[in-house]
Amino acid sequence: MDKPLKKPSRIQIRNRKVILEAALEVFSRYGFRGATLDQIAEQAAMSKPNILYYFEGKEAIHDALLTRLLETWLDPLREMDAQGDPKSEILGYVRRKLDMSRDFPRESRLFANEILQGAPRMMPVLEGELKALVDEKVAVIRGWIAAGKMAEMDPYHLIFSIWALTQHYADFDSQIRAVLGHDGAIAEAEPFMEALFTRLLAR
Amino acid sequence: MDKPLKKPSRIQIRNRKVILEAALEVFSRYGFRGATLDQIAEQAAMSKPNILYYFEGKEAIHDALLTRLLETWLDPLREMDAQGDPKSEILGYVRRKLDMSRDFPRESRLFANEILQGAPRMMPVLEGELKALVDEKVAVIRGWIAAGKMAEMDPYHLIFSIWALTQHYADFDSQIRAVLGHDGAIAEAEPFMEALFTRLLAR
DNA sequence: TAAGTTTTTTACCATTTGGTAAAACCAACG
DNA sequence: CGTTGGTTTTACCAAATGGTAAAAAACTTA
Repeated sequence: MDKPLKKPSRIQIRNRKVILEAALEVFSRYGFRGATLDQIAEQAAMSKPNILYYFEGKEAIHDALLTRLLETWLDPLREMDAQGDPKSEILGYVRRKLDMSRDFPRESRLFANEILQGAPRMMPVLEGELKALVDEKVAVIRGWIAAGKMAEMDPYHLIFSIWALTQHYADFDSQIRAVLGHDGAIAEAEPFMEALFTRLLAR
Repeated sequence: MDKPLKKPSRIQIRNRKVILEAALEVFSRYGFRGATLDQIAEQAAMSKPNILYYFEGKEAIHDALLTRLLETWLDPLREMDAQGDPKSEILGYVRRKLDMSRDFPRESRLFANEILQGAPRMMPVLEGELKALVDEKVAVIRGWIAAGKMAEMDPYHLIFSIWALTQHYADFDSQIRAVLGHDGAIAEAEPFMEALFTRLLAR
């Protein structure tokens, strides 16, 4: 049923990458429904039928992007180590998420668009993989709190607050730039976040 | 040039409201480009030409929603009083924003969609009205800091952090529900936010 | 109730959109 | 050199989409 059962050629590898890069640009701005194959084709400097030679259809491109995103999206949280010191582990998580907002803002917006629309394609992953990972780390944080190593608080909302604060700088970038009148908000945000979480975690 | 120069009839008032309500539902989910007039028509239980009898076109409906949104969107920040106590003023602002996320999640998502897409229609307002209001309140906060009434910090990022934390609960609702496995996250979030900002502001 | 006005429906239309068929092209390799 | 397999283009298509014209229906008011 699938098109390429053999190993992909050099041209295939290159063109798939070009298409995914173009599609990321378009999907991250307009969401799945708002994006068009013609836009992606233009961005990729390729004809529309040629794009459909490499991917089964619009949905397949979007799925490929989401799948690729998931491979790295959860890494920063996975790295949080139960054996480590709460403050440095959580600040490390914040820094890694902030780095991702700086280095991969389009991926962040792609994710935001999917969630805004009710996560029609990612809901199973959210309820499965993501929930499992969060539950695991919540247990870790509960352990730290029970051991008196950090202040008492709801670990779920601690994690939500980290997501909110860090992703905001990628997703609402245009608003932030409009208000500040300049770029580089994330660099300014880092010391602010460090102070915020330092004060929050202290017992 | 405009259609109704006279005062609108009762039917006009009712149907415009029905259309805007339906359009809010659709635009807040799919964004401007991803939403269709047919979806709005179905949601409004009205024929498409009938909708176009009340509004000039798709864009006019969207504009009407954004305009209506702006009337109340900035109110919570406007209410922040320079004469008041920093802690209660800022906590009050957080609570009002959180209330808006609970009571008007669709409006929050409509706004989020617009910003995600680079604010093509709202950029002038962001650079004008919003920036002016934020600059004013930043000056107020700087005054509080200078008077030793709260901890030192970057007031811009304090405001950004309030936007991020409060709006996250409306915009990323489906993710939060997937992870928690239940509703009512905002009710849980309120004490968390209070603790967070109490600790952040204390000198 | 009849005339005038507003509202709604029916029947369209041009463009856009996701997608396909098949011809043309091209890069090896025997 | 010519054949073979992968790649790209050209020419389409059906459905969806934003929008319009005009008739029909419903409501108002003299």
